[in-house]
Amino acid sequence: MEYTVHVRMNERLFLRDPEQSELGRRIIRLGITLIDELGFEETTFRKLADRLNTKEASIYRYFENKHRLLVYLVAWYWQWLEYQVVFQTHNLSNPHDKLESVLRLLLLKDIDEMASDDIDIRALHRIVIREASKAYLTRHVTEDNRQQLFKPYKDLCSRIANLMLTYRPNYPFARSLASTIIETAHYQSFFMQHLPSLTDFGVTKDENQLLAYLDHLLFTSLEH
Amino acid sequence: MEYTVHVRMNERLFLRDPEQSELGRRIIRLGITLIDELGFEETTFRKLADRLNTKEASIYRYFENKHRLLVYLVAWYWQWLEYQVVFQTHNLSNPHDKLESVLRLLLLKDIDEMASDDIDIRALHRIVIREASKAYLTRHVTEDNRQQLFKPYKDLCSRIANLMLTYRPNYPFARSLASTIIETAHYQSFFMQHLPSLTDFGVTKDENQLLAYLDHLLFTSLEH
DNA sequence: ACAATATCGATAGTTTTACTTTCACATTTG
DNA sequence: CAAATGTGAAAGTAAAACTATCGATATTGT
Repeated sequence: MEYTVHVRMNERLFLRDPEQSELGRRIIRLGITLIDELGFEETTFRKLADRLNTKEASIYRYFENKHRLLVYLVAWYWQWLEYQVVFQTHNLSNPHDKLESVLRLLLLKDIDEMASDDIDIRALHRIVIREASKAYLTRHVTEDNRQQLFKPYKDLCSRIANLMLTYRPNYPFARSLASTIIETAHYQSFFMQHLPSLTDFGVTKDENQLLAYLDHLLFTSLEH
Repeated sequence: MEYTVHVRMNERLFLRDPEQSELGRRIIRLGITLIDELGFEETTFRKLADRLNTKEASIYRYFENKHRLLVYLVAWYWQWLEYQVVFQTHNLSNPHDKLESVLRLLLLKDIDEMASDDIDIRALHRIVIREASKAYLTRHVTEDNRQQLFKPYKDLCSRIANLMLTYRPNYPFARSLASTIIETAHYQSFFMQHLPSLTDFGVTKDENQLLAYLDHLLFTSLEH
């Protein structure tokens, strides 16, 4: 018996729900592979259509444009991650351990290769690291936000902030610290791989060093 | 008598040095205005050329493409900021005060409107906040890095890390903390303006609250 | 001095990307 | 079974990204 996390997505993220058709699901799954391989800028609906043995216009039925596809993928990831946070922290009684568990999840430790519905979660994680900020660093961020496109990110952030407040009530910067920890996990990971002199995680590129840093950043802030 | 900071740029950032000609200088100055107004994605060399009363091809003589223009502008900003850091911390004897001064500079406090050579530094700062990460979050980072395009950022980071190590020798994460503080200053600023629920800086959007947060993040990390 | 040469902005392309329109066929629904 | 709807394919248009060439002007070498 297999349980798949059914992630119900905000309807404004797509024109037609990609999970409701075979082509839609292939757009998501091969879209992840292609963006992971080529990067967001080099990815085009034409190239994706070629790989799907279909035409551009078919993809446009599902997503208004390439940017919306990215926003969808990133939103899916945040919803999936929030579910993991809920699941993994459920049996932990100690707030410290819960936060520790969040840090491990942000680095995708202890996660199986396939998340649900054949989504390649490691490829999606790489996309989130390199491309997620492009989802909101735009001039139309206000309009996109009005359409609730970033709600999954805000929800995750809010959940982590609440864990922080359980650990240390009256901490005055819980939401900022939550978004800082999430963002820091990602770009320190990117720097470690591509611009290592911006980090202290030398040639070994050991993710445990990054975890130690996040740990230090988080708990010294919360404890003082 | 007026002194302008002569920023000598890496020659790989351009095809032809924009500071060596009238058109080149106008590309930089009006480019900043246009990217600030339209955002990087909506900016095109055609629109920029129209505003300059010239043609696209003229701009292509100076910059290989739009991305290289962004990398140039961001590199210019980092070089300018590092100079400000050197200048502003020079007369301070206390390492704590020096770091405090760096935080204020990252938020562009106490800075006059025009930096040097009529560069609109506040517009450039807004560009750095919204667009700078697009300069390195690409699939060709490694190649760009080999060409030293990110050296100004690394140099600034390294300088801040050294100030941290003066304040607290043996701190094990100085470079990561330096890049974290720089990045955090920028996207918390962006969140504060556009996605305020990701921060604790409410409706007032008070930059002093952000400064207090950065202060807390930096000094609790360094002191424990 | 003045011909050779280099540099400049302007003109006019080509190719690629982003997006739209139309259509034929299949499936569902009343 | 006929109308309505959903589907992918074909073939467009418009704009963006980039290139090749050219004539005018400025600079340089002898």
